[in-house]
Amino acid sequence: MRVTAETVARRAGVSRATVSRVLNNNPNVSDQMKRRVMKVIDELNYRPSSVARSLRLQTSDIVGFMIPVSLEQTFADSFFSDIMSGICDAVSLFSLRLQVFTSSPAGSQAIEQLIQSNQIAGVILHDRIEDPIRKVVLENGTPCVVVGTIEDKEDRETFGSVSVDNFGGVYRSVEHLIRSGYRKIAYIAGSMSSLGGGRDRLRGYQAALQDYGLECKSEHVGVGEFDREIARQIAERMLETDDRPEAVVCANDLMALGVISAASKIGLSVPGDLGVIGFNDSAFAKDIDPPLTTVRQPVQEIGYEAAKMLAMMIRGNEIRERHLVLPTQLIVRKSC
Amino acid sequence: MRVTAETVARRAGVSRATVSRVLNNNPNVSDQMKRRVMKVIDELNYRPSSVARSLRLQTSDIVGFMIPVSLEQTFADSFFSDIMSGICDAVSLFSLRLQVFTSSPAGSQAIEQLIQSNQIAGVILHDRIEDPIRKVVLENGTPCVVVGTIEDKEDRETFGSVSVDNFGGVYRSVEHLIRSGYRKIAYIAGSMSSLGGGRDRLRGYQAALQDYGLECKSEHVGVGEFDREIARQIAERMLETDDRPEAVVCANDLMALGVISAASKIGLSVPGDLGVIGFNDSAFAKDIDPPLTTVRQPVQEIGYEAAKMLAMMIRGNEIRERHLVLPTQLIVRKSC
DNA sequence: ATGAAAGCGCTAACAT
DNA sequence: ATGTTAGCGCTTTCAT
Repeated sequence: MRVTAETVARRAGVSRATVSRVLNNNPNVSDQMKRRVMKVIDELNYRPSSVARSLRLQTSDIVGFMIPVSLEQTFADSFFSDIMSGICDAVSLFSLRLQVFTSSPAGSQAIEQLIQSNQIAGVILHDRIEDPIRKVVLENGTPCVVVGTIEDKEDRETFGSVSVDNFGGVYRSVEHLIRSGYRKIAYIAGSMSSLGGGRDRLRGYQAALQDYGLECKSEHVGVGEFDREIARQIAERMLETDDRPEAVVCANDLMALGVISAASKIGLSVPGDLGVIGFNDSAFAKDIDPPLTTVRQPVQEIGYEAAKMLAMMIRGNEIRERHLVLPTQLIVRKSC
Repeated sequence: MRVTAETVARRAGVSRATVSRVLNNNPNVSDQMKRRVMKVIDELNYRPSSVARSLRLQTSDIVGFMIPVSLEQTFADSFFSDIMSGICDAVSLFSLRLQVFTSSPAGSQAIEQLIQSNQIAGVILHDRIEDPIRKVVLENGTPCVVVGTIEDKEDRETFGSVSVDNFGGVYRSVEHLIRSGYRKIAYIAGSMSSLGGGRDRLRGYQAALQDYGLECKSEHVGVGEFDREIARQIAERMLETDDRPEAVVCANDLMALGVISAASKIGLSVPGDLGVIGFNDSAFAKDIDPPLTTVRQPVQEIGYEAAKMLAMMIRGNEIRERHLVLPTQLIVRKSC
């Protein structure tokens, strides 16, 4: 038989109400009583049913998180695992629970229903999660924080967000290159959809060149995908021109891989003839030859902060800063 | 105000019981009535509360999944994201919900309590998850399937498992090398803890050599960690001996990276002077130079099958095969 | 075929 | 300070 508050109450010779009060630290209960009840709770190893609690209180302690179905190139590495373990940590700290859904039709429908019936306390979305869910979340007034940047004005008002300093990351990459003596610096961007920080990274590049009085030539800016092969082709073309760059900054480590490959094909050595910098500090970055200089984002922390902010929103606490931008860090290795 | 069965009932001019019957496809309800109630349900966009349902039925539709806190080297790539998206898919197919916990103290404690109060319908564990939880799961009789291999006899009786054909993967790697003309083939193993398939992979190597009448020299077997640097050192030592191997098979792609690096340092070209094969088909495998021949495991499918099996167990269905071994596939690229 | 009513485990208003 | 009681939304006997 299941141990309920009733079981505890009877054994302790008190009423269920008292057990409940002890559990919820209600001040109106004598120390003596508290001890007595606690003792029985321990003996019976009683754990209150969060289901009953949810039903009674008409609340939920469940945080929903959606992972994109197509874990594309950009997320190829441990990105989502890391985000999630950050979320998990924060979530258990605040006595919430994490429930995961995919953005597949089945997954979206599931979370949609749960939101509509108020069985989700709050949600964490990735900035690429498509509209339908955002709309449901908005309509329902469900607390929500998005991981990444929010473009939409209205969304920014209601949602929280946790992103990283994409601009600064690339800015410091370029700065590092300049200080190391490189002058002709190219940039290969990923998708130009503003999401995933693509736009900000490009702006970081442009700003750094400008601040250091360097010209920003359009031939030295390539726009592709967050993909190695495409980056390789772009790099190959750039490196074969008369005015070839001395260094190239990539929006992504995979793309840096492509650039290195292009360089070696043409017979250029890295970092000797060409400096290369990536972005993400993917797992393999330190293990390739040459070890890749890149920008690290605090992925776990993103998840942690997002969940923490969400917990605050759920509890109705004041949020000091609802759009967090976490610092990125340049990891200098051997590729430039 | 929340729409409940009561709301629907009143609007349709029937009792709550009837609404419930319609929802649960109870045969004792006239078609006419069914239509009438369904219409109202649609109009009101009514969704039954799974909380109330759980309380009444004393069941749960929640599947728990634990991710290791220390996402070690082995899991560096998208392993857990992929497993999880597989689980998610299956889980929503069976109208279950996925809840994620970390193996941190906070996380374990949380899931432990939920299991003990029967609020978890079943759990999916990784084969490295430490004892405490397994014990709780066992004691509580909670359906459980583990991702990976189960060593413990008793555990094998009660738990289900989904693993991959580690043995065959390495066997076919070695076979492929032999057929390509390589004779002196070395193997660098990861951790020898049987978990994570380490042991089976090594045995696949040994069996292949034996089956093709090749000698298995102990100098050609290295045991390290699932780590690039250690593999590099081992490879360097092997390659500097008189009797240096013509090819080396690694327990892991990262380790293959280390071997390639060792080779290039010594001036050996891959695949010219040395063939290299990895394991996992990590995201970067196809993008390095040379593109790595490796063994792919169907990671998403592992998650999918695990969740499917668990769903069967939860529903009390007969399980045909409670220890699934999914096939691995040799992906031939340019490194041998 | 449908309705009335009890009860899952919990909390909070009300009573003492 | 403690007990009594109603009720959260649902399903399921038991009547009819």
